[in-house]
Amino acid sequence: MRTKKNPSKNVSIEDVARLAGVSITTVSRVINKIPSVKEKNKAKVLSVIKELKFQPSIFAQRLATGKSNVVALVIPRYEGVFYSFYALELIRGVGTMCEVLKLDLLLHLTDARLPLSLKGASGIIFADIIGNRHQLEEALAQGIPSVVINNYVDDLDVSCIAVDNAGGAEAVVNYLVSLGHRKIAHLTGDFVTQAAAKRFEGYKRALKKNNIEFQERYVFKTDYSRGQARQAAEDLLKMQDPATAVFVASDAMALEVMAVARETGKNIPKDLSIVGFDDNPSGLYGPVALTTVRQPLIKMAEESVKELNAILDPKKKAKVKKVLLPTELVIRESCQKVA
Amino acid sequence: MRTKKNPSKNVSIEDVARLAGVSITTVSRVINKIPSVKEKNKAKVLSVIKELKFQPSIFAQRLATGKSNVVALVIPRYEGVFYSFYALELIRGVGTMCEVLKLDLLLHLTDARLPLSLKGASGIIFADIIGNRHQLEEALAQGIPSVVINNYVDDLDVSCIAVDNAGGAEAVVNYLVSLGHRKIAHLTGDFVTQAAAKRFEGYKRALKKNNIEFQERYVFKTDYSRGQARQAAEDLLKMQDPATAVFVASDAMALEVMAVARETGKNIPKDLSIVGFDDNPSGLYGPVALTTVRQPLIKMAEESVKELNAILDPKKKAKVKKVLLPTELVIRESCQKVA
DNA sequence: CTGAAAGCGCTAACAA
DNA sequence: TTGTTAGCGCTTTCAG
Repeated sequence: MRTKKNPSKNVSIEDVARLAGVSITTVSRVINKIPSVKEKNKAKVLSVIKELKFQPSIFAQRLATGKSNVVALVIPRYEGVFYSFYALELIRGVGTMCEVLKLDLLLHLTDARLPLSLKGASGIIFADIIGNRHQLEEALAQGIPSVVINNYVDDLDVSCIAVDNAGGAEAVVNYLVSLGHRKIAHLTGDFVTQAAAKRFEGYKRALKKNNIEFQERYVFKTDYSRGQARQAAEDLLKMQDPATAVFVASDAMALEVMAVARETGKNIPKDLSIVGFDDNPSGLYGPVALTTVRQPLIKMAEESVKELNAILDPKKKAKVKKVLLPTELVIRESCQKVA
Repeated sequence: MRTKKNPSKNVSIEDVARLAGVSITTVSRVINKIPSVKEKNKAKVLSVIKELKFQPSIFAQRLATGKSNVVALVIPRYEGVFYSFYALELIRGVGTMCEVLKLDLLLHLTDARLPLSLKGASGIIFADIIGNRHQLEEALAQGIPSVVINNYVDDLDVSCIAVDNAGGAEAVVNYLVSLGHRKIAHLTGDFVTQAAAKRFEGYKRALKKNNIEFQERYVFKTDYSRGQARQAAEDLLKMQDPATAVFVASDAMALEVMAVARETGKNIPKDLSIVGFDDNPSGLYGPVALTTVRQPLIKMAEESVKELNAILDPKKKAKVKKVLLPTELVIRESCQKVA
């Protein structure tokens, strides 16, 4: 078997070399932009490459060099995330930054329970950790450079970049208090997400700082779903000595609460002040624009890629970095001074 | 240089073979689940693999086999698409189906003007064609199996799977006519997208079928953006002899129209009936639930992967297939019989 | 400035 | 049932 030329196959570096009348090595040099090639040869090679529409096999390249610059974005398949617009923003941020840095982006919508199959990725970005911590640990154990988004991982030696959920929640409560509210309810998100837990934490902390007694009955636990938000809203609205304001852990749920309030004949913000979290564009469409907390999602996503890229390069001995990005309270129309 | 063992390097199939006391080939057989291996050896190999945490290099595998089952999802970086929830649904559908079919998913948020760089993808799914037709043609010219989503490509020999936008639009107009409307306006989308063009086409066709004269003044061209929708809505509402109903090319814009109407003191659906397109969940939150057209996005996405997978397999000589998926009119509260 | 030759880690005939 | 031996297409010393 010495048939070097399989007509149905792709053109290889050898074909280029032959037609250009140079060695394979020289072609390789041209491909890799190594300056030592004589201008004339370089031109010749380049023209043959164009003529043959030659594309070097990245698999061969990666095998030969041992490098791969493939980034895997791992998104746990958790309904709550996918129904928020959160995932899209992250994907967008990561995707565009990968395009900029010339990294290949492998998308993994993974079942959190399964072990990770890293198909040749040289680095991994975890979009949140929801029930898939073991995947992160696995990656770390295998020494695969990783970065975690939207989850501040304290107890693992890994870079992470998250949003200050607790701080955002505190800002919400402080704002509500500044409007005179003292009876402030909270619809939590799903505590399998760190974000929900932190928001709850911030809520409690702010109450304490404002010398407001924390009351269990004002807390409604949900899984971020519209259904549970609706249920919670109904319960909230019909309770005696009701809250005058409610901080809802996501805009999507806040909108549902608004809808329920409206159906019940309540006026927002007159009868109830509402604050969401996310700055989901949907919050703008209702009759009353939603006051909410903006998170720098795109920035978080982009930074994660940059960070991973730095770690990936062994030259620049990048160290583990843990970042907490600030949020911003966006005041719109859904809150009012308490009567 | 005959150092077979570089301690800092990854374990290779050779290490496994040595420790298991078999040949490399046998290890390869175990990896590829070729049944002819004796149970005892297989067990031994498996245990060594586990012990060494050996993971075969996919690059070497791909190079050796020439196969790669990597699917690239190409999404033109077009703001209009990314601000709709459309992209997320597609990514979700494609992503989960890839996971099911054990395909690797490479995500490309591409600048439509640039030539495509297919980093070793064995097949491509184009999420719509918006200004990047040349990329599709390039892929086809290179003989890379491709499938197009959300764009019925008539004049190219390529599989595509799209939604019946014209049919959906017709259904909308017919419904409006059945409610007694004769003065039906239309906010178009951006005509760089086929969807917008088809919806406009369906709108015109339905008018004709219902013997309603098409009036240019009832047509408002937009680029799918909220800003232009708002402008169009304002123009629409202040015109003399105004339309009694409006068919808006996207839910996001329909919501904006609703908002403007509300601000202007109009009542929906009393003063104006509105129908959107997309079945965007945001349409549910307003005070008046939006009547709209549901598109089988997830299904479309999933089918595209299946189709590509079929084409990818040369055994099953799959032929080019062009599919048009039906839409469904979802009647909610934003329309009313004309007085 | 250029080329020969030795791999990178794995698969796939072909023999045994 | 197993092992030997060529490659897959490219990079990279090392000589020249």
